[in-house]
Amino acid sequence: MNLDENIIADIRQFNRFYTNILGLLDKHVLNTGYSFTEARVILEIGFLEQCIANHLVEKLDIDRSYMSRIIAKLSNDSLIIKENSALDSRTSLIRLTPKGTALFNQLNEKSDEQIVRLLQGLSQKEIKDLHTSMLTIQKKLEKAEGIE
Amino acid sequence: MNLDENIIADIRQFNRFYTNILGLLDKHVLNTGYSFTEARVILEIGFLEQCIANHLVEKLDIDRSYMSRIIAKLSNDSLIIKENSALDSRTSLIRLTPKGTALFNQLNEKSDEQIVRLLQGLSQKEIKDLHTSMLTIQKKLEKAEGIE
DNA sequence: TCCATTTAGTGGACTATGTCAACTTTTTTA
DNA sequence: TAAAAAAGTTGACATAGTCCACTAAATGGA
Repeated sequence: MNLDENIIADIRQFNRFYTNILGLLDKHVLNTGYSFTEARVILEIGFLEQCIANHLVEKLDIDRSYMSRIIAKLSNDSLIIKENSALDSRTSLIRLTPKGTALFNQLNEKSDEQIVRLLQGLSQKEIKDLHTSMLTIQKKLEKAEGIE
Repeated sequence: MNLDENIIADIRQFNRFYTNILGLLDKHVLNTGYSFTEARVILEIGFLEQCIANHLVEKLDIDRSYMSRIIAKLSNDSLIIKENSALDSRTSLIRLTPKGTALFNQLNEKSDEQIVRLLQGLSQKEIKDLHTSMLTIQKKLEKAEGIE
């Protein structure tokens, strides 16, 4: 494949850089009383509207038992409800309660504000370039996924 | 600033996507006996060749006390050595031992292999686009940093 | 059909990771 | 030069995540 050494170095540099960016963003999801991982779970349930635990396990790459506990906690806090599945009685259908939806919205707002803050100081043109670049990366790497 | 809602949504989508990519990559830094965070520290020391703990704290955004323990562990494992600083006797100059350098090289190789694996299946043109996009993102967001 | 396998989920017991506050020593600054 | 700030350490914790064994239901052949 003859991959240029410098390209690999740049990609790794980008990964370190973006790890920091995401780390900074994560820090500020806080003050909701829920951790970053819990927030990811709530967001994913919210986006899907309905799902089963195993989907969350696979999509978010979180250990089964850990997910079980997260769901138990969220359920206990009345953010989600579990309903028996008619199709597969090993599973429960999970969705947000109104309280959960409120938190979902709050998390979304906070996340949006963070992005706005992250972009402040950039021109429309720069934002457009950034956006295009992100779409490009996602498109290429979705094809790849060749990590395993 | 009139930021398009869709752009924000796409950026957030990208962030979720890239969180997963980085998570997958991180998992595989393992089998060295050191955690992701420890690996970050070793890599940073290796790149700098010499530094003080406080630099690592700020650069990697890790708590002081936690860093103190990480450094103690790495020192205990003879991966790094601490040398008294003549300029500021509160601090120590940290650098890799030969053993630490060996691990540094190993981590670098593993990381490079991961990137190669990540990119497998992409054409030269696609890799070039990916690379350009990453440089663009980094350049724009380095300017920004507007999170606090 | 039935039984071996796989899949979804749970819970105990644990380790690893990260945080907070208090403290020492040294440096900086007003 | 006294007060404040900075670098680092330590104890005591809290949070996050992992591993394993287990149950119950679903699935896939012979």
